[in-house]
Amino acid sequence: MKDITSTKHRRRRPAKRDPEASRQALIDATLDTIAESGLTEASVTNIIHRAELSRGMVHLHFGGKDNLVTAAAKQFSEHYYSKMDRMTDIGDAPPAVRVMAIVVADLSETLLSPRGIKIWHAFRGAASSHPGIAQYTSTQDERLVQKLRSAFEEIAGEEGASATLAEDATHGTLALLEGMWVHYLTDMENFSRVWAMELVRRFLAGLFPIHFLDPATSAKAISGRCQTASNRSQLGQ
Amino acid sequence: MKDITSTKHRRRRPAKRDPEASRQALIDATLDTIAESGLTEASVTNIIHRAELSRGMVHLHFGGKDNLVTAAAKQFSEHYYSKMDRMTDIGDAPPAVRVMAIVVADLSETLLSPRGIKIWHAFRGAASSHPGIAQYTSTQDERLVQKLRSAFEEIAGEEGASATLAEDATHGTLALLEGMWVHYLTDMENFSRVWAMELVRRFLAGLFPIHFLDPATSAKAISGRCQTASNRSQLGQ
DNA sequence: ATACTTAATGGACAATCGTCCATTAGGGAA
DNA sequence: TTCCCTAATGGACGATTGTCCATTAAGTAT
Repeated sequence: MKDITSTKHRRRRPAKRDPEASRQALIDATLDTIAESGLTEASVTNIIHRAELSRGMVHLHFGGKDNLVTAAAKQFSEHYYSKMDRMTDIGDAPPAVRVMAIVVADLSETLLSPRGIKIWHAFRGAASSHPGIAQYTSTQDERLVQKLRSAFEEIAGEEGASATLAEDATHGTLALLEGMWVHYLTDMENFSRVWAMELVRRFLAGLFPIHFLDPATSAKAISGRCQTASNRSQLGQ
Repeated sequence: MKDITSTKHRRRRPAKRDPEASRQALIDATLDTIAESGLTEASVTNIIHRAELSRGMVHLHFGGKDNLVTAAAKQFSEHYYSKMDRMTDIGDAPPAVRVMAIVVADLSETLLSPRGIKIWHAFRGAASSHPGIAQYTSTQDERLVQKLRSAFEEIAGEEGASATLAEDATHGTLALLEGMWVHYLTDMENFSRVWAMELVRRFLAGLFPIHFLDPATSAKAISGRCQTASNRSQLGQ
């Protein structure tokens, strides 16, 4: 902050004119500010200071602060579901492993981080009165729900349980994970990902003993994820 | 808003000088504003307009806006736990009924309302970067956790289950309820309290079949609450 | 009545908010 | 080079923020 005058002729970024990079820098700065100081502190002044850009950029690229915040929420949401998709893309695995892969992914360092949880809850807290943000704070992402539902329907069929139970298991799992996120937010240092994962598995074992009673199910989900990750890294990206 | 000028000589409140009433009016106006328009819109101007009080009152009674918001969070939190206590004060009931009483109370119209859920999430969203608010957004209220824990320990003992399971059931139940609250926030019109309650019971039945398998357990918890409520009304207050 | 205490008022104030625009300057095309 | 388009700048602007205080007025004691 205090060395701005002394560095006024320093080159800020390699490419001098890069609208897409500037746009992205503004979104990143917005999310960083929210994570660090909350939505209230995410003023235009604070954001452009962090992005090392000038005042007019917000209006130029987004037409206003509101649209910038909405764009940040959109990107954050898309980032979550994109990562979640990659970590749970194991279509041929047994249904219980697929379920646990979602649980493991949701509780992983990638998706459940100090930065992420603060941003997520800041957005959700503002969603009720901010339509732009509200679009992207729903956990009702249909693809994820459907992925969970089809797995549980398969499980319910094999265990001779009703379809209603599969539906309950779907929403119950999502609710449990939501609760774990809140637990993480309010008591970060005492939170254990393994404990949370095992807790969810135990609850699911109560509903479907045959599929979830074995603690190894969790391990399979984790190794499945790692294997997928290594496959993916061989393919580049 | 537009009729303020036309009612400027109307008596605002019966007692003209009532510091405690003014203090309370400011807190109520703060919570109402947050519920209606979010924390961002909870400015001093908006709050004192709603409370029909003058600008200086915030500084006079709270020393600043920050303390007012913190006081509002404190009162909101205390209101929740106070109501929860009254609705679950059935010490002699069987443990499963006591657990379901907490579940039923948490999902009741009294504690889970459109107004309440918006305020709750607004506060939680700001808690990470607002120490004053953070004090009162924890679900870790020890009395409630302890109430749940002792009931589950009793249940676990009777079913021959481990103490670890009782601990998991305690935190799992709280997590499920947290998830249900989020579900209510994001999809209020499609949310069913009965469905949510039955879902929690089903999950608990998976852990402790003997105590929670019978759907009547929920009904007992509800009637227990009503009976307690009617007893209470006979005693006044 | 008079004096005293204090709840309550409402405007002054500097600081900050988000928006906007005249201007500068970078990067190709001519 | 010269020209043109536009990314980028940074200050001006009015509106609004929260804080504070001189003043008014209500209620009580003398």
